[in-house]
Amino acid sequence: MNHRQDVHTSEVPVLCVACEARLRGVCGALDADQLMALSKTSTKKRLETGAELVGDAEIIDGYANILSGVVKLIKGLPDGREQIVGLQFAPDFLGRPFQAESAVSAQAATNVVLCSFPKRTLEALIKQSPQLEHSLLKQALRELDEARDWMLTLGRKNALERVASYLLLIANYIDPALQPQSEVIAFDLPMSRLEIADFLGLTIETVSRQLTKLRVDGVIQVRQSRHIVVNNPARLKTFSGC
Amino acid sequence: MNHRQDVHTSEVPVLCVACEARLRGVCGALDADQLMALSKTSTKKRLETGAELVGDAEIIDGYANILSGVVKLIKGLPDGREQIVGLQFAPDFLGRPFQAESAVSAQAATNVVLCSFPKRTLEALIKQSPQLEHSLLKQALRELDEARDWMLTLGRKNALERVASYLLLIANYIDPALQPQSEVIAFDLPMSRLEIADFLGLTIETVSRQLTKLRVDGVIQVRQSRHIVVNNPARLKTFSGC
DNA sequence: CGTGTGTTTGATCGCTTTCAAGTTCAGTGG
DNA sequence: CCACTGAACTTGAAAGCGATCAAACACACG
Repeated sequence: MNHRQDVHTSEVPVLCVACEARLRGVCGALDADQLMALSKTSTKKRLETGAELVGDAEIIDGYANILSGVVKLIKGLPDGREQIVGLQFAPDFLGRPFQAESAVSAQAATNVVLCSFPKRTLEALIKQSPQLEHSLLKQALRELDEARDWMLTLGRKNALERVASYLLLIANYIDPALQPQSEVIAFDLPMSRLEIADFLGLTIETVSRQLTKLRVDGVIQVRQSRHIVVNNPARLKTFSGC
Repeated sequence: MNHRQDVHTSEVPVLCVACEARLRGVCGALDADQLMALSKTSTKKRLETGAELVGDAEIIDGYANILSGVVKLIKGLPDGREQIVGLQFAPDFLGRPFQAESAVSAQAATNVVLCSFPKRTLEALIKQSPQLEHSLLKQALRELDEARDWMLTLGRKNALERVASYLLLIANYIDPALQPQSEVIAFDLPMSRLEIADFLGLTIETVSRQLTKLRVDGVIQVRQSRHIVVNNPARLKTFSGC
């Protein structure tokens, strides 16, 4: 639809040319002029594993798109117990619009590259582009679906089913086209055992035991603790309870 | 801001005059003309406790606003285990826009009155009213916050803390202005023990035992199993883990 | 080669589930 | 008015699963 190429709209900012968020993320809702306006105030940021993006109850002063890496959203109890309530991957939008402070804290689970921009820039763009708000709504609804899926896992599945569900989730992130009947799939886990435990509502020991159970059963192979080979995705799925 | 009252926009449909959704729900985003268009295709429906609104994986053919009552969103596992993944109250919007089929099933937890309208009517209105989409985004983000709160409860709290959290949630729905340091608050639970268990990821027996514990500790009174008196909201909160 | 962190494995404990009886209560009919 | 009935709820005893505590192991890094 955007075949018209006049002098003002033909240029896509350099930063954006190869950006996934422009194709599949919220920036896809913007035209070249808006993209240019956004890119003027946006900066590329690199974060090391473990870096904190926003603390709980911290003032939100900006938003970002994930260019690469994995970000975890964490909620904690006063006594220190923690639960990961969401995982975000490229090209997800990061932030909580229309709210002064965050209800979660966000941390880099791997090295992460962000395209971040100030709160006011995005909010100005929202006002002039209903398309952008539509994108945000679509992502919010997708995250809501994912959160509810995970509520079922946390509320009703046992430890083995939770770990199997987690492996399927990550396998699916690595290869979104993954079919249940497909071949072997191998990948590196983007999270430590502690992070997996915090995501599954378990302890590290239990996570470890369930992984060895799956390994002994021949469903997966584990190498150097982070590298996983799923021998039989279909069989892993039967372990996941769904 | 809508003080201008010309012939076309001054009339609010009869159905909508006393409707909470017009004030606090998504219909608040519509002007009188749009409200009139929507009300032409909308119908008031009464549902008995237990009635199913949409089944899992069922085609979504309509949306609705809750006028009164409580609706529960349920997810199930193939073997019959169930988890309630959301509770909705008036004047919440009900439905999953931009998706052919529902990922959850919805059931009336109490007697419910709905204002329901066809999918296409809403989708046409969305196209012409960015305000409406903004309302939907705001509700989706609120539901996402609630879902994440509950993930922490399901993943990290013990049985007593879960039951205490549930009572606080309901107390807060009954009296949204409830302060922790406030007086005694009494209410009827809108759900059976089984439904509470399915919401908390517990069994009915465990829910019952924790309620007894809170009663014996003098934090609450229980009458006829559904009627609860919270003697000391602040103390109940200390039991909730937050 | 030692040190430290992350992971695995083992033994025990405790909470929640499971299984099984009671109890309460609303509704029904004698 | 009261006895019967069935559903929802409570209580009890036992079992099981995941947590906790403790130790061994593996691998990266100095």
